[in-house]
Amino acid sequence: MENYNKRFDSIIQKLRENGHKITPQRLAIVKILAKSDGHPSVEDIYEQIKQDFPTMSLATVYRNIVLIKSLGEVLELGFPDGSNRYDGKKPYPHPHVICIKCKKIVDPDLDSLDSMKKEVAAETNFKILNHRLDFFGICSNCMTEKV
Amino acid sequence: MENYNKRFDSIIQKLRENGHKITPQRLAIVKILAKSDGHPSVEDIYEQIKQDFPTMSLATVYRNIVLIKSLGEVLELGFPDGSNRYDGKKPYPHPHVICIKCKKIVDPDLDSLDSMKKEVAAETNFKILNHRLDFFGICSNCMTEKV
DNA sequence: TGTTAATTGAGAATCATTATCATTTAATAA
DNA sequence: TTATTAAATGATAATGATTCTCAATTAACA
Repeated sequence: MENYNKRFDSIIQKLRENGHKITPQRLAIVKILAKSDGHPSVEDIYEQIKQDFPTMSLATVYRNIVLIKSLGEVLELGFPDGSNRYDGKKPYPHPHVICIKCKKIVDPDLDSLDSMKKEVAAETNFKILNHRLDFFGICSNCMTEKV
Repeated sequence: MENYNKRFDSIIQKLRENGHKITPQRLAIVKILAKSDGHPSVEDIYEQIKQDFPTMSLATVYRNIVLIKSLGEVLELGFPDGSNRYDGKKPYPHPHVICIKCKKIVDPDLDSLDSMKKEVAAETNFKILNHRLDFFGICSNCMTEKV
């Protein structure tokens, strides 16, 4: 995949630029962050790597995510129930649509968000720096499934 | 305040309707939820009540918030850093503007949200049930304060 | 005023995340 | 290629917010 390699390379490059070592563990984590469409959780990443890397520590996953987050190369999606999911493909704020049944997360294209940001800034006199927009619902798959 | 009493009454009524007892502790919690403009945290509520009610337990605050939440009478705002704030005045989803310095939370008026919801539903084929929209920035007060 | 189930308070348990620390290792330069 | 060194890792302990437990209390109702 074109995009996957691009993201992978730029995360690795950013790590090098900032003087961080490229360890096999780190590489495996970056690989998953860069390629996963599914917005994986820490546990997802840990379980996936553990298969070919049995000594991988959960702490290492956490540490690396904190690091990569601090470099602005992964977006953390913390949810009200305390769960966290990560997006290394698009590390900048963008809207998400989340299925409350199967937990799938989809990225919609919304262009009205920029104008909304300006509207908010004008109304509240805030300097807007960041935002978070999630829609929760049921995906078409889960809707057709009779359970 | 007009609105405060309305909210207070309807939360209490909802509790009664569902067969819950009205205890002094519960009353104090509902009072704060119904009147606070500041989107208080559990800790805020606990500390505030403890002043005239020294035996108040933190567990009681949590329990009551879970209950009132389940009745749809308070909106929980969980943030990525794990903190929670509560809004008993407008218990339905609505946008927030949050100052990252003083933690103030403001409710802006945005009417473009409904059309956005429809746009998302059409694009993703999700049935949208809920949403969450936060803007993060710096309020005018904090902006003028040189620190 | 008595009865009963809900509620409370205090502290223990839980669970995700972070910190600790001895050991290992990537990066760099001789 | 090897030595040096600071960064990274793994295992586990610590933390902190929230939930659970259970005996004691109490609101609601007859």
